[in-house]
Amino acid sequence: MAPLNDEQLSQIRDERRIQIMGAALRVFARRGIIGTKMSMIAAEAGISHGLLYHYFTSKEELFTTLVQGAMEASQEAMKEVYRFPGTPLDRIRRLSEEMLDKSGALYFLLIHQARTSEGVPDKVNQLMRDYSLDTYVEELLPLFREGQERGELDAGDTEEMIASYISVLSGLMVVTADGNDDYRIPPVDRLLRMITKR
Amino acid sequence: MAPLNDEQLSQIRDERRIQIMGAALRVFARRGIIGTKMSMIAAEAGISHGLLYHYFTSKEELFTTLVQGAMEASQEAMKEVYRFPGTPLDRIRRLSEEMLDKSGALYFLLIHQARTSEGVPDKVNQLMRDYSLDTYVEELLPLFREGQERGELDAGDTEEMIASYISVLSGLMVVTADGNDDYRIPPVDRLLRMITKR
Amino acid sequence: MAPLNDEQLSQIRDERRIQIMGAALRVFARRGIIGTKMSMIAAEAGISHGLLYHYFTSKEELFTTLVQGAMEASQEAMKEVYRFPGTPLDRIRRLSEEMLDKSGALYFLLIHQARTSEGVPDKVNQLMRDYSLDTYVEELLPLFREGQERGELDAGDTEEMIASYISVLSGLMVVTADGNDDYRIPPVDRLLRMITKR
Amino acid sequence: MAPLNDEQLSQIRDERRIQIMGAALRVFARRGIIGTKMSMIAAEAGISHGLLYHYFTSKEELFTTLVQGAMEASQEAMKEVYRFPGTPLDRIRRLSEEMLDKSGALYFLLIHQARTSEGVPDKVNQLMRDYSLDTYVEELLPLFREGQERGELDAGDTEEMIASYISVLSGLMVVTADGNDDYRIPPVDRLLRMITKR
DNA sequence: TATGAATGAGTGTTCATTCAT
DNA sequence: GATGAATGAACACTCATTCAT
Repeated sequence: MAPLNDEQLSQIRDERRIQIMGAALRVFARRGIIGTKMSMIAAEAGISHGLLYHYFTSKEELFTTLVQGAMEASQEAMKEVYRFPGTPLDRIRRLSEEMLDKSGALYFLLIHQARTSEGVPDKVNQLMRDYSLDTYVEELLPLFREGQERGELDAGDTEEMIASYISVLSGLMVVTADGNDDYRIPPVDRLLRMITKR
Repeated sequence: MAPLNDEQLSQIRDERRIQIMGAALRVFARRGIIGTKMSMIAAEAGISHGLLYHYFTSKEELFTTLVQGAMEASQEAMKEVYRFPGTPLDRIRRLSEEMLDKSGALYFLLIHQARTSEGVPDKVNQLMRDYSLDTYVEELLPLFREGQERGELDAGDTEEMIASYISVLSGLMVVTADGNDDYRIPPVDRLLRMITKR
Repeated sequence: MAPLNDEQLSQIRDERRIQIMGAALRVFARRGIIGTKMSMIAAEAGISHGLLYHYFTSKEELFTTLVQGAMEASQEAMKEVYRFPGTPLDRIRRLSEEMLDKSGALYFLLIHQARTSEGVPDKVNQLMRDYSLDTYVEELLPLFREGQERGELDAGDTEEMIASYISVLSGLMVVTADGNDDYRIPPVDRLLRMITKR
Repeated sequence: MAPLNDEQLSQIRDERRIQIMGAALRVFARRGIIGTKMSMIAAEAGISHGLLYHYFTSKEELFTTLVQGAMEASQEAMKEVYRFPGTPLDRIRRLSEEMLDKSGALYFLLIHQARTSEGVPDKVNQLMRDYSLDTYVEELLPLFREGQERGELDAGDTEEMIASYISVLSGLMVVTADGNDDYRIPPVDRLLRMITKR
């Protein structure tokens, strides 16, 4: 029989890569880079551990690839806010809701793992420096400034306000992201009180 | 030198145990149970790794002992709030400051590790169930109720308010506890706005 | 295109086999049986690694086939000497030159690999016993005897002389066969002094 | 009971190192760096494989250490020749006998493995460059020169003579070093004929 | 025939734990 | 009590071999 053509092979490869990255994300996010065994990822993806190495040269590379993707995605998500409708406060509310919504939680957990684990590849540490909190603060600065000018947001140091708010959101995502219900995500309106004008 | 009597020996034993537990706390809190090698704890404690096994039968037991202690201590800390002076709001402010102050951060990080790591001993999981968020909520309920009655705190579902507030504090402790400055602890007054009457 | 007929197919098969064996020889000779990966042979032959298994059932079989061929060829080469022109000494000189000339070096290296590697198939070990040094000695005995009778070669134990001389040649081939210039092939005349009459 | 004192520990360590290096030499020399499994060395040394790593950080380090030792020892052995009694030819005879005597054969095989294997650590390749054949040629130059002046050795290019002679000896050591009797070590007098005056 | 995705046994290395001293 | 040598289970990764296409 004829061998598969390039297009078919390429499709198989792409699908496998996505399948593996999905599985790896779920495991890495929960267990961190050290706690994650390649065999766990293989089992989660439903393939043999050997096959992982056809697609990623090492555990480190797989982890790094995921982190890079997560950082870019989170950066992108931050920019989304400017496409939301409504006043600055409406937009911040929407951004908060989307962040706390479980959909992106695994990515946040992954980034938290990357930030706090010790045995992390150099490249990941570099990424962490590249995408620090400051990047997000800068991105959101115009939005929050406008909110202050309109009188929706509290006056004062805008950058502190943003950094504080994002830190709170991040912390909540981290502690609530894994399945456990030990913690509780507050209603968004309660969170917004931290920054709205009284 | 005369041989030590039983009491002295017992005291050495206790001191060693404390020394080891302190070292273990510092390492476990930062690196989690899997990321922590017994040799790291030994090095941190300044003893040989063999000696660890005279005081704790295994890494798991050491971890479990620490978690148990941490949970009891955090429970205790919660009760402290009733010994603080001032109005309920004053007390909540003081409680917040103490939690976010680094002193107890290691214990919180350790508990977070215990809560989120997967390879954790069963006994630890049991402890987690015993000391859920609800325990803290109950403990603080009288204080927050009083705050609401006095008009210092916002009205509404008290338990939600407490759970939300503690979750925010916990999240902040977790993301800021290790050395990294990627996140920022907000000023306590900003946090209190979440729960104070406007 | 019309399907190939049996004969053509058979020829393709033979050509492929030869192509693969040539590639395998080059790789095995340099790297030994353990150091050689099937993928290296495939790359050297310019085919996919899967295809190797259409022609040889295993790495061992491929290696064994090559060794067998090499032994037969070397046996054959030894017989060549009787077709060379000139006196016995002339012929021994010519034999020496041809052996030390790189052309057959890969075969010798391969045989050396087979002789010294441990993880070698049983069949190869059998071949080694079948084609021991004695075989060569016997083959060359008439030639060297004639040389002695003519007074070209030193008198004495002919078999020792041959075995010694071949061992020296073999040793030289082995240490100089791979690209490295760490060793030096002596001029043939210097080697011949070991056996010529003074 | 008191722990072992430093001296005892140091002695245990030294003995173990020697024991391991001996075992490793035997296995590496025969099977090369790729063909040698750490478990083989452990078995040969009669210890667990884990213990190897208390003494050598990796297979590469162990191999490199051995090669370095072997090169230094062979260098040293070459210098020995000047302490032998007798004429230059006597000394060369003695040197030849000692080289072909099995005692140092494993070291030579090891060096041959290092020279010809491909998966060899960089440091080993560096050592190979540092201790090339030239080094030995230089070392022996005065001796051979004296032999020529005295009329014991053939006239002509001294360096070629030495390089040729050492190459022949090396080749013989390599092909005869492993247990097999397929090759035969010639009587030293036969070898000497290559370089002596007729 | 030909390809390369897929599998799993095997190897290097780490580290919790044991134990002689 | 205290030390560190010693063991072996566990894990990252490689590669011979199989097989669907």
